[in-house]
Amino acid sequence: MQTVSIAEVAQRAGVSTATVSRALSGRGHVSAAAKDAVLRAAHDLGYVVSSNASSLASGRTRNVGVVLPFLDRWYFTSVLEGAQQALMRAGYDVTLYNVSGGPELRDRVFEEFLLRQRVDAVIAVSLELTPHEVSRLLALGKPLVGVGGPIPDVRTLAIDDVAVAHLATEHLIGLGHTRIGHLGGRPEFDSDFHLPVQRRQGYEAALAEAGIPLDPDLVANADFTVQGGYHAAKQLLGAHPRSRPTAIFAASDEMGMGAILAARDLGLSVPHDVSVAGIDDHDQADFFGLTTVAQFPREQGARAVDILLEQLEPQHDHAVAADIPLPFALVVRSSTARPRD
Amino acid sequence: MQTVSIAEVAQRAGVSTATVSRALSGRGHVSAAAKDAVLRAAHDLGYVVSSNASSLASGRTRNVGVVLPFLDRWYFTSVLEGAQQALMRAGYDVTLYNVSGGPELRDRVFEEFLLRQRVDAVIAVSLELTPHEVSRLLALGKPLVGVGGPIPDVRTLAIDDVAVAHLATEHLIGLGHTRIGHLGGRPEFDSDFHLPVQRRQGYEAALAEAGIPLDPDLVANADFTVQGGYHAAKQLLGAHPRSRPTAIFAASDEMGMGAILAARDLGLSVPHDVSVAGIDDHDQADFFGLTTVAQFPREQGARAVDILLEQLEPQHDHAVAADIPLPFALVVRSSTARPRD
DNA sequence: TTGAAAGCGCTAACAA
DNA sequence: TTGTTAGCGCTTTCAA
Repeated sequence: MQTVSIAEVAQRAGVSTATVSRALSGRGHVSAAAKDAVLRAAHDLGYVVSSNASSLASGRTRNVGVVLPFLDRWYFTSVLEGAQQALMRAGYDVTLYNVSGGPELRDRVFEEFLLRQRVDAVIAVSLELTPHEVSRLLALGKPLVGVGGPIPDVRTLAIDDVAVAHLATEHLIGLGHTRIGHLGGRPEFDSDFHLPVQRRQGYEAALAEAGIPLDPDLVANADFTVQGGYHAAKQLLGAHPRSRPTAIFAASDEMGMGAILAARDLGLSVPHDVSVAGIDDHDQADFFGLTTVAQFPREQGARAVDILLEQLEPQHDHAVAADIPLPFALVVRSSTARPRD
Repeated sequence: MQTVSIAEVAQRAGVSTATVSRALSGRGHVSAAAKDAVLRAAHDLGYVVSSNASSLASGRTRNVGVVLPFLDRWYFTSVLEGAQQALMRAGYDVTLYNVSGGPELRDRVFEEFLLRQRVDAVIAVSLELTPHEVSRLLALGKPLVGVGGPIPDVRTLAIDDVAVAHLATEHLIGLGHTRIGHLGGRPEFDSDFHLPVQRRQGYEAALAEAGIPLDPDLVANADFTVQGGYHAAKQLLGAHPRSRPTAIFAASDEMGMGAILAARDLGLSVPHDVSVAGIDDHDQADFFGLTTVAQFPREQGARAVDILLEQLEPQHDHAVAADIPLPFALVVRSSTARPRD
């Protein structure tokens, strides 16, 4: 296929290449007539700018890198999808750096791929980064925003995990539960990634406020998956009927779904014998009737893009309500109810 | 951050920029000594090639576009992950074009984004393309390979869906089942996308070979999701105990999981009262004990990359067993057993 | 095996 | 508002 160059457009429109560039990019002043002629010529010829030539000359790539640790979990792909759509709408491509392919590939992302001048900015999703990786990222000298995970020295978008967990637990307390179990994240998860700890703190705080003593036997840890939640919940629910929890607060919907399945397999009815609440509002939460605190990962991705675009294209003033805290909302479904007694 | 240019490397290594370029890219002959000096200098300086300058000069971008219709389904993200890792290993970036953001964004992918000279090749995953879109893709004049869906005039990697369905059904027949239900794809799914039809054909062929008459009442259609499979399976399993199927072959694991959940909710035991088999070997299939025919989407993605690299870098002869049919394998778990009688 | 030099296609001063 | 022109940083002839 032959590629149409800017010179051909210029010739057909009867103007210089500079005017074509200006008309097409919107930077600099162009008369209405010239702009019209250029747009028509470009359209007729099927001209599309060469991103490489443009990037090389301008230093702008119109491409954003998204770095993330998994591609097979709902939260991550949802953030990615939200970011991708927002970027596309703004005319940006997104280059994907999935960092799960082992240490050598991970290193190359930070030492090579991100340095090739291919991106204008980077979005890092729930990444547990080493200090060295953070410094590499910062050394890029490009706008950088984190989503979901706390990255030292990097602006990060994340819900208030303590408040979210507090809200879910409060809901269960409000229904009259006093023996409330918790499915949390495993300790090894906590090191860089404070989410499990914070969600547990919210849980504990809500109990404390209600004057309910914390019972360590009612807490089990898993890995945020359905399967992990299933097995951990079986531990909690397998106890004496008198001592087992009447409600479970899971730190993720996937674990919550696992808890619902575990309850069924133990012959317990949800919500009659045990209520279950989660966090996320996962795609399948509705199907499971799972009460949850929704966070909105697609919006989080889009919000991250807003913040970046604000820095990349200050003139467009993208009315970013950047520092409004991220929203979350209790969604009550059929998995929670008053305790039986 | 200051960017190190090829000229600085050349100077430090005491050679010309041309030699640096040759030494680093591996094209053209360079003496061992020169190569050594260049590598050392590049390393010391932390030099990373500017992909834009390189692309502009050479016409190669070292970037592949992956176009896909969903980001929230296991199959697609698995293919993406497999492709991404293989590409990274070869030093390629991947730019993501998710085509689910509505018609305007979809159009822009084909009319603008893909034409910006940013990619060397394109992988299209299970895309139902209009003839016009196909022609746009072909007009790129770049290597192009489809995965999972049949694209007219485009080389496509896909398992033999008829054979896969045949295998799963045969497994159920071999266990002694004769009343075998099928959860298939809805007709509207079929128009461009022959997968549901082919899987149904495999099912019907296996029945026919075994001399089992086809019973239309045992076939229900859904949308390939857990929820859809759940509802469709309830229809099948809600029938008179005498007339309900003793086994269900679902055209996807997600529908198979839905069927397992539906059976439980109806008080039926799996596999005692009803066996369930699926297709995919979804991440959660093991957790559900779901017997399935595995396809290997990560490998499919990697295989697509092999084919592309073979075209992009013929010299590297990537020993691609390109035309070996894609593998699949029956994985027997606890959801299938002999019928009760 | 090496270096000089001419682009790759576009953008952004600068001058008009 | 427009055109001229000098690069952007690299690759790749071509000649040595």
